[in-house]
Amino acid sequence: MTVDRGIVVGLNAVIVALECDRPRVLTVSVPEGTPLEGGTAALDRADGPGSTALPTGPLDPTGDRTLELALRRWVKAWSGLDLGYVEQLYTFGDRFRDPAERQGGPRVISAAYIGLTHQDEPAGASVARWRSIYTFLPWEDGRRGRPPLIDEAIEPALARWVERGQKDRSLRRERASLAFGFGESPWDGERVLERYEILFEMGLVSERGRHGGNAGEQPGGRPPVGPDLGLDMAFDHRRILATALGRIRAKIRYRPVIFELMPETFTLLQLQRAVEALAGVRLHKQNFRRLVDKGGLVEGTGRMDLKTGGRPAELFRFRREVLLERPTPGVGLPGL
Amino acid sequence: MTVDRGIVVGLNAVIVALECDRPRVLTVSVPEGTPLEGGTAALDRADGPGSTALPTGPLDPTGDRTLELALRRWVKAWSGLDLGYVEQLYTFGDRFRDPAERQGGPRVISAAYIGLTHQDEPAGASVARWRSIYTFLPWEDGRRGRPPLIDEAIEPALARWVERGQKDRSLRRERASLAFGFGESPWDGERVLERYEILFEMGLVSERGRHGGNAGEQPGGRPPVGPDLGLDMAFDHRRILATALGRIRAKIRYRPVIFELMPETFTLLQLQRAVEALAGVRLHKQNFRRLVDKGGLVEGTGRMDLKTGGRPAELFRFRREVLLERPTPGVGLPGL
DNA sequence: CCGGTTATACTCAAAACGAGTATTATGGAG
DNA sequence: CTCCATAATACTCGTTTTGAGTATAACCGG
Repeated sequence: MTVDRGIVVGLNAVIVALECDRPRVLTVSVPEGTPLEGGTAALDRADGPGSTALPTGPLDPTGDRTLELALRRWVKAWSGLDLGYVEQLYTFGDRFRDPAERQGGPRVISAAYIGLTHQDEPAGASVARWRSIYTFLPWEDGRRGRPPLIDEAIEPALARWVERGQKDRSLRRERASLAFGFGESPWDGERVLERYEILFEMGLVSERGRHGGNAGEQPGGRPPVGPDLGLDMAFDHRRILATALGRIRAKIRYRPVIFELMPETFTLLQLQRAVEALAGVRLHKQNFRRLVDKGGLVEGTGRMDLKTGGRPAELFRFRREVLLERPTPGVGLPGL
Repeated sequence: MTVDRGIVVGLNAVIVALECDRPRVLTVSVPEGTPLEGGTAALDRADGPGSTALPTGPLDPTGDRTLELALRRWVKAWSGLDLGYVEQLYTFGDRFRDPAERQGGPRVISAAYIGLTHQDEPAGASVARWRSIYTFLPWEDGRRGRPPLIDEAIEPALARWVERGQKDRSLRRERASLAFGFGESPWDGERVLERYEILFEMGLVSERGRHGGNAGEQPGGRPPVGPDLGLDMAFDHRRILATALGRIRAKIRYRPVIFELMPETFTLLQLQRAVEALAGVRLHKQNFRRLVDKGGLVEGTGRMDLKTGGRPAELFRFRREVLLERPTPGVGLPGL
């Protein structure tokens, strides 16, 4: 038991890409017992049974001019990936997010960033792997209708969780309706974090070394019992991923970030599938087309894609000028 | 010259309140030479000539369960203010944001938070003071039309700045149009940070110990010469304030945060003035009323306010239920 | 040349929005 | 007591935007 009770700062990257209509996130394997602040560079030797984590790297306090540049630097050095669009996501600093803190380890503060790329090359380092985002958050993929998981597995557990809340039953009921779209409340794709947090409080998803629920509701540290709610991640990285997905879903509606994930030219259906992949819902095809076209977000190239399986589709490209014309050029989600 | 080249973590608070139609931010006076990481608690003795700063406090790595609770704790302890709504804003970690770093001081990372309150009580500590947000960002207040400052003072300087850009003139021109709404581009109230950053690069606003512009364009560390662009703040706190204002302007459009700043009941004109104060633009009265009323954001109380100066106005209150009904219940800005 | 598949064009009613005019209720000045 | 400045509130109206379609076109494999 060390007595270094200082504060340590790390950087986390949620690197997102699309492979056709599959939204991917770059993950690494970490061996059992890796401390949270250990940079990814130290993970190259990892191969044994461990868990999945987000890439993590250090800040060089005298070398890195900004946090973002530090992130770009070690992502590039470690995976060869040149990130295009990068934005700060959130800074995570809860106590015990690194379980080693319980044994006297330092408080670990992680500034997490989102990076979007369309280079889907497998990263050089062997520990890196692209995985579907919905591997970790399966209830978020509503492209084939409301996931049965919600009404079959989550809803009954939610009902019990609401009952367990002594004084704040109505508060819990309200939170649950709002987050999962029960009753009057509509489903809001952007409330990813709210859903995750409720599942965490219910004990249906766990974070390494911590446990959800009120004290006593669920013994800490053990894997959750109950329905299959996707793959776990090390530390609070699944929470970070949930935060990132919520942010991305919100952002595609008012900034043209979706094009960071697209190739130079694309058909309108490819673009629609990309938006759907991240938003987690199906969209109305004709109205989607109208929105991006009349909204000035894309322009035709005259060239055609002949491999559509049906009538050839025109290839479009992103119209950069739209940034100068409209205040909030997002893609809009014409629901189905 | 010390050799402690570690990393230090601090917390910053942008605490916003409204006094009628004046948007205020809580500031403290710091004496010359205060290090960035020194918590506000240490500032009680400040009274000499110094500069204005945002409240800053420490994270107790073994005592504070979360960053947000740490912030609430020291804001309460130091100013007596009980913050209602709090959200994380951004984490600032650029090198040399604390000038002491040049003399071997540690790299200072600050997690900044926004706090909204309607308690406009003067804070207990004598160093605290409410100041108008537009004292620091005067070009952001467009309530009486486009600020003359922009076309009279900023635009000519921008033109020179664009010319100075050797290779990236068109890039600079584009950034300037986009940020300040020249030519085809509309004014976008939310681009507060983009405007600030251009002014910083131009050398029209400065940050203690740093200088804007490309190397050689402007000697570092000196106060900027040129038109009056508002009051400076210590460190990069004016940048933090700009970030906060941009975030708030964006947020009022899709979350009902404006009500965090309002009293329990209010007239629709008071609500409109509050939104205008933060958004920095005048709104169309009848359409604003239609939006908040038909949007289900408010409900009448039956009681009247007789001190309007004209016909008495009904007092309204926030309809909390709207959160359950609509996905993004913001106020909307029916421009004038 | 037929049916499956996808692209693209076009329609139509409902809702939302921008920009007003009209009317009502106060308090204060003359 | 009337007039008027000041607001509040009600209502209108043409334009866009949106939701939800139908209709038609072009390719492929058999």
